[in-house]
Amino acid sequence: MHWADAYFRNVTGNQTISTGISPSGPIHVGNMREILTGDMLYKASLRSGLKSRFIYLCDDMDPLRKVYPFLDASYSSHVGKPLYRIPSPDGKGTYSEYFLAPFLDTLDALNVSVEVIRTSNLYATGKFQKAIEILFERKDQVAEILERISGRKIEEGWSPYQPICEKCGSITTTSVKSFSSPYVEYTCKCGHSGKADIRKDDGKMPWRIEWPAKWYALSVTIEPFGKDHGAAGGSYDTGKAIAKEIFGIDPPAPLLYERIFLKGMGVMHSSTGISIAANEVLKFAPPAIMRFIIAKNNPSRHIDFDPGIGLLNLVDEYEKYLSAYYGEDTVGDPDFRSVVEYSSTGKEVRPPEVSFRHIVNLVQIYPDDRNLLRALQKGGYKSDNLDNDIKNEIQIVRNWLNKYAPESVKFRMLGVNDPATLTDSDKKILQEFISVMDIIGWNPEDIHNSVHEIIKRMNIPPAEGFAAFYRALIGKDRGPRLGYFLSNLDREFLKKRLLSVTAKRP
RNA sequence: GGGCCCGUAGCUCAGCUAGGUAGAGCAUCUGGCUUUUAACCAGGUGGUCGAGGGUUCGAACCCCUCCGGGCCCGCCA
Repeated sequence: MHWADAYFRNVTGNQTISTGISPSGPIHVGNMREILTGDMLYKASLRSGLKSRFIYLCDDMDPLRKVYPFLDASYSSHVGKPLYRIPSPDGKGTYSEYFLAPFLDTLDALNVSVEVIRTSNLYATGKFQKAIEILFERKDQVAEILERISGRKIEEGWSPYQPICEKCGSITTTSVKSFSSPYVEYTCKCGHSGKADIRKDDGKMPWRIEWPAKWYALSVTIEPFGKDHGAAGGSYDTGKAIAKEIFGIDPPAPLLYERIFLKGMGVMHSSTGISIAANEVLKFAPPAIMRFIIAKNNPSRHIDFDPGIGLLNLVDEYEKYLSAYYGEDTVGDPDFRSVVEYSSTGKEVRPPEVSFRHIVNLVQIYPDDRNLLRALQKGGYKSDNLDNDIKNEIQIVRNWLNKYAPESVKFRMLGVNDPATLTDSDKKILQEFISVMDIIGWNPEDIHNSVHEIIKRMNIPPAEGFAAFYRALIGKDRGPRLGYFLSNLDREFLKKRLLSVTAKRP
């Protein structure tokens, strides 16, 4: 049984599945595990007949912690301010919306239907009023829980609510003097003292308290989160106790997931620069792949994301799953049907007409659309023009080749009169081929057979014989499977090219 | 100091959430296809399920202890 379905085996009643990501920087592939795990739980809950709600809380009230490597030095003046009150790096709008927007586009492309809730909005509309009142009332008990479970010491003057200084805008430099609902009186290190209204976005709760407050205010029943929150004494532990002992509610059922690594680099973090933005992936991989990698792997497994040759293999594997779904192939994974369904980006799932790997080769042979279309049609593409889907996929392939593909899969077709470095026996093989190329069938098999025959007749090791063609056509010793490769070339072009490289030069 | 995850074939992993004859892919070997950017088809080899103990008629699976690897928490989020 697929992990998402297994989660609901013994679950009854209506569910609210909550996720949260802070827009403190580019939202990356690692963050996608949070939202896609939530999405798959949501869809699994619907599948098992439950009425569910799926929400994403955008933590735009979080303070900027430091000047991240991707920010310029001027941001030092904004450290400590809530993200939704800091200017965007591009000068238009706010910091949080700047990083949120591409993420929302990504969710759209990935068929994630989630209610997006900005935490700032929960504060601004008074949704936390009750929770904050309770926390102030039972402040000492909350502090005791934090000390007992996290082992940390709570200092004198600690408050379950942190006002934003109305003068300097910082949320990390204020200290609370008194509370009389709905007003919090505070002083700030900048010298200002003022009054915050807990019915407005005048301040926020610290993370460890805000989390259970969200559960309370929104009746959250299920929440996936990274295992960094799950350690003993960690934020889920303290949140759980606050939920029970302070708010008198059951904490949400957890689902701990492992992190996503960038292959060979370690855990993805936007702050360390080890990351690939979520919307970036959509530029060089078919959209379903992002879902596939999450759906296929159990949450308890860490994922190595390899945008290089690994991506090509991953897409191959996905296409194999798709074919299996239609009974045209088999895969070992007993849950392959569910994996395909959870990987769906909303469009009708159908077996691929042309494989990603094939397109990778074709776009390198044909830079122009007209010939590319013809080659695609030979390869199984049905439409008589390049529709948007295939155009999009072609662009994705090109982007992948430009930025992430390893040299071993890249090549560039040489022009008719470009120089080539060939041995005498190379030339001989090519000349032999020229003499038969008009009479053989122009298909991978016949081409391959005739080349093989020539090489055998000349008593040359196969690999060396095949290399003659690659040296002549792409200037490398290896290339795409030859019969297939040549069959996709224009026969007249090929003949001219081979004549050119085999001609005796004066 | 504490927690979580992982440990199953040479490699990557499924199977553990309902205990019931150990699985897949890759690699390897054999045969076929006259070797191609990690090609295809058919078949074979290959495992004290990290170790030990317990529960059970029966344990990869449940419980306990230990070992190895990874990640995390004890700042902030």
